[in-house]
Amino acid sequence: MLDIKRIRDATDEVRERLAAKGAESLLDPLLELDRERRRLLTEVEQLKNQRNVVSKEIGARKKAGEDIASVSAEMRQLGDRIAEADQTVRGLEERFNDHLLRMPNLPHASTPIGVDATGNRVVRTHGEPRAFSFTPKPHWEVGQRLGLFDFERGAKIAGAGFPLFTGAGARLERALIQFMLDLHTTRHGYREVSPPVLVNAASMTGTGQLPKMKDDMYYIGADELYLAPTAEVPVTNIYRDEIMPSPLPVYLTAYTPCFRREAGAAGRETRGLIRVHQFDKVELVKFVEPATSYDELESLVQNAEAVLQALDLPYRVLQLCSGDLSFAAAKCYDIELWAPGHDGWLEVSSCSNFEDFQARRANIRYRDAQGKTHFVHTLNGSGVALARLVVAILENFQQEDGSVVMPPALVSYMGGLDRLTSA
RNA sequence: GGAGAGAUGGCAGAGUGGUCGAAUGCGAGUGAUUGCUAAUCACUUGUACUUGGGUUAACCAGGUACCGAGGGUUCGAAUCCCUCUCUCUCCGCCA
Repeated sequence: MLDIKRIRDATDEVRERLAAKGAESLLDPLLELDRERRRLLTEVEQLKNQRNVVSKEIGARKKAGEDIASVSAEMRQLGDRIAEADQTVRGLEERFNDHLLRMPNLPHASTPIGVDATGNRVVRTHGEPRAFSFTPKPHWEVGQRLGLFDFERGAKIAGAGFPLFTGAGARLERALIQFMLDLHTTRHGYREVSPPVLVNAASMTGTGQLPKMKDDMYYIGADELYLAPTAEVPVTNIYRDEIMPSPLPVYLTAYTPCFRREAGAAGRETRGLIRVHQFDKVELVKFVEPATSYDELESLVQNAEAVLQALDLPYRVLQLCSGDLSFAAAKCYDIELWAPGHDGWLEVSSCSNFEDFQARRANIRYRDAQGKTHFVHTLNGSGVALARLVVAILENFQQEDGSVVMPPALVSYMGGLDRLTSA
């Protein structure tokens, strides 16, 4: 959430940067609500002040044995007026907060202006797409032939988009999770956590999924819980409503399954593992001091890239343009893997600096050297997302005979298996 | 699921229906002293919102709210009543 004071004081700048995200129409209604809310608030506070002063007098006069009946009656009326005005203020405040919670973060100054993904800028590429002596097959053909997954039975159990991994496919899933967690905890300084994957509404609001993205989440009505779409939600909310223990930064990593309804995406990429309702992901989350957050973003991206480098997969890093930036992000890099069977790039990581946008919503603060509290900056990135990573491995390392060679870094995690065959 | 206990500032922990925004201790900050990897003393130290002054700030003065959340009683509630949530203990069930 944005700082209302900043919106009031630097309205023109805020308007311009909201415009880059196509959200400037939200601004004027919010400011109007803010003015009205403050006007009424001042009125009620004056009434309350009067009540407090007189009540104190009554206490003294009663002690002195004076009759207070007439004043009491007057005060009762004042109390009724206050209750009424309070009601109005509460209504205004509710609407004001709702508007504020629906306002996206402002893009960082380095963000290219654009309306959609076509405006994204390629920052760097790593590795060369492999030259094939045969036509590379899509991952579902490679995997199904090797018995790595069973989409039909997954659909029977839960529905389309809920993959069932089998045999070496299930092992590959587990191996990748283990490999990535090991890398981040031993080489990059992250502390591993294993959080709840069902979260409450306060947590979803804290990271910015609610109220705007309600329809994209699985919701369990009986218990008022949401299935986390990413570990970002439970992990960032670890410190909700807290003053963080010093020193910062704090780096956390977590493996969790992720659940997405993908509402509105019906019919797109329905085949295979590219767009599914449940997938596994290793997530990286950072809590840092504001002055360092953009440096921290760069190292966060590098931590995610290290996974792909270790697996010898060709990838590119994009900086998202203003129009493609997610709701809560100020700056975001996407990492995309080349998938020869799919003949396209696949997003496997999204690394964002949210500045204090999430910290304000979730009320996550730290104490500076002078003991003053400030909002932290939060960052997170996939390190990286499974399913699509599996797609890229199967498609990049497939052989003409239908087998798939394992990247050397993964062999020990696969129990020594260096090649998946249809044995 | 049943029974009981509890929820107060960064932490621990008092609390009388009306100078309680809240004792005390710890922690933290500032200053001083002695000196040596620290100690002692003094003072200070919650947050949010809001009005005015100052102002790309720091800050100053006033007001309101906040003692788990929401409601109620009252001229006045941390303190009394109700509902809810969470935590702990015991019992039951269970991977």
